[in-house]
Amino acid sequence: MPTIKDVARLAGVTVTTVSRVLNNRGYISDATRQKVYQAMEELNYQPNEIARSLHRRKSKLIGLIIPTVSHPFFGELAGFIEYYAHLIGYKVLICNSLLDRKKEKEYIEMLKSNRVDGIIMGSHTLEVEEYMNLNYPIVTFDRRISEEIPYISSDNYGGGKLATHLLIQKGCKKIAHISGNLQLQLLANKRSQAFIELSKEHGIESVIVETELNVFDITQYEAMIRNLLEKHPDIDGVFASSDVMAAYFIQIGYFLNRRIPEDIKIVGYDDIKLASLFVPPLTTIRQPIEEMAKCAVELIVRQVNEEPFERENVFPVELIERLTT
Amino acid sequence: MPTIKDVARLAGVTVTTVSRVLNNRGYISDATRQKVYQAMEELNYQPNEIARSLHRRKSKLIGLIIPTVSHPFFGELAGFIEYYAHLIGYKVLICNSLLDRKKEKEYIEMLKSNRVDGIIMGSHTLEVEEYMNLNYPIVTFDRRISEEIPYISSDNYGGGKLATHLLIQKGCKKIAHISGNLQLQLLANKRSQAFIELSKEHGIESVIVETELNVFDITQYEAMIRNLLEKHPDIDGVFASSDVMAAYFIQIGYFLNRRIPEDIKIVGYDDIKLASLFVPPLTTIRQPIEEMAKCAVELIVRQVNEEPFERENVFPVELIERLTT
DNA sequence: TTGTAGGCGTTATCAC
DNA sequence: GTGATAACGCCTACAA
Repeated sequence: MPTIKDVARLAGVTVTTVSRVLNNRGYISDATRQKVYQAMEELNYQPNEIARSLHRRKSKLIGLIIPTVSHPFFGELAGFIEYYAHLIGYKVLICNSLLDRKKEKEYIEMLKSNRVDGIIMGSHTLEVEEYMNLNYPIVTFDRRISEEIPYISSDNYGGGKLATHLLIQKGCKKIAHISGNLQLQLLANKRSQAFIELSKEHGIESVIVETELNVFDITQYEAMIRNLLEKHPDIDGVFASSDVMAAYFIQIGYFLNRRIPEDIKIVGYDDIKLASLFVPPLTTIRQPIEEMAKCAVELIVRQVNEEPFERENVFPVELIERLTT
Repeated sequence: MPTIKDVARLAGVTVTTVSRVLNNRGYISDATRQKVYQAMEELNYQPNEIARSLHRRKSKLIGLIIPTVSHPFFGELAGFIEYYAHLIGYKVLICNSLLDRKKEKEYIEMLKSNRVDGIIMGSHTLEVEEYMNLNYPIVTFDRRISEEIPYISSDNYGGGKLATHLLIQKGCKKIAHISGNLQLQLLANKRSQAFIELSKEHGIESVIVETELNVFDITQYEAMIRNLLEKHPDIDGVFASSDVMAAYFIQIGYFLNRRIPEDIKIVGYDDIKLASLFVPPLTTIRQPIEEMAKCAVELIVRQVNEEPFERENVFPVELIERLTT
């Protein structure tokens, strides 16, 4: 690959001059500018961003740590994050932690070594303290780490309320909530909290099941749900804390000959693109994924540029009523 | 951030020595080694990978260009690619072209400027020639560019045959194929080719519809399918060239009160994770996504290391018969 | 066993 | 207007 020196030599000038035309800085005669352009053209020169990054101590790189891009919700989130990052000249390094503590740590180290300008954390397997002294531009999804670190979340409590309320209003007598693991202090837990409070308030029987800790194996969903239906065959309403979980539920219901929504009503969370394609189309709580992604990128950039930013970024959710309720 | 100099100063040695213990090269007394380690610890030193990349002229970065990670198939592919890349110390830069020619070009330039070690191309909006003189370690999904560039694909023709054959064997009298755009010379077109040949061979009435060129807007799927069913209400079998398309079909069938599989049988392609969760669970042609991803990473690494590699990497497919046929 | 010096490709600060 | 030169942080001959 040709370097700036090659261009300089070919154009009969020094690297300084080439650099100048490259960055449009200072005065340059049209003549030399043309010569330089020509040389660049001829050599098919492309400035080495690595060298640039080293010099300016900015990589224009954002690290994104999530459980996995292959999960529809995170895939969509990652898609939008990359989209908005690209708009302002940032690149995205993806890291799939698979909810493995060791990998998550490794990735954080790796991203820092690579001097990314900021890290967007959508995976949280570590304890809060471990993130605290990260000392890096960072933004968090669904987790409050400290007073300084900004976070993004949907209105989890509100979403939980909307979902639970809908089930109750539709006449469910015994409702269940299926959720990811609740031990980690994630803001998503507020969905469960709302579920509990509301069912108690209305005097409705309720049950909660959760996945194991730090395991990203969606196959366990099936066992969990079958188990639930076996122990509580009289459940007639379910609030799943993700659309993927809801999909599992719908399917198991299909095999168990439970009609949806006649026998069991179900509402999901996220509103991934495929949710509207489920059969029957899924009633769910919509998170504004695109806006949240955009916000994440902005929060990183603001920190990089040392501009002021909001610490709490809670986005409104919306009940999308389709045919599973 | 502390640099190697800070470490050297604190440890009372020179940067050379620090670099040596860092890279385990040459002889070093245990005493100094310990001092250095201590200093690194104390400063929380992390070597600057940007500087390293600049020096060794290898970035350990792989660029991945796909239509979008938010599409389940590409999300899964990206997940596996990152997984295997990570295993051998490579990082992945994602680029969502959205099947936009301009973006795709931009991304290629960007990746070259960032001196990624190789590019995995899963998006193809440009003409073959434009990729030819890329002069870069590259591997392609589902497209044959030139004699030198390795490509990966599933056995598209075989898959098309399996799918079509199943429909015929199940007694379908008029079958349809819905597909992405067929103008680009993608290997995936062989699915259609097999569909055409087989239906002709068996004397079965058939029709093909495709999406528009260079548009990544899955909302057009719906119009396309509705249109198809309006024009050809007597269709009783469908081969969709992706599971997502199949999902659209299933849903539209649901709304139109066409029973699946009784009235219309449908088979998809890819076997994304959610395919088994559709209602009814989708019969589909499974691509070995994980193996293909692994292969892509290997092909890049082999090129980087100037090791020999296969140019043609066609993976076998498998018919996964579930309940839509 | 450890240190000195030059280079990786750019940009920024001075000069001229 | 243009050119030396010294960084950026790291690695590696070559010396010592």
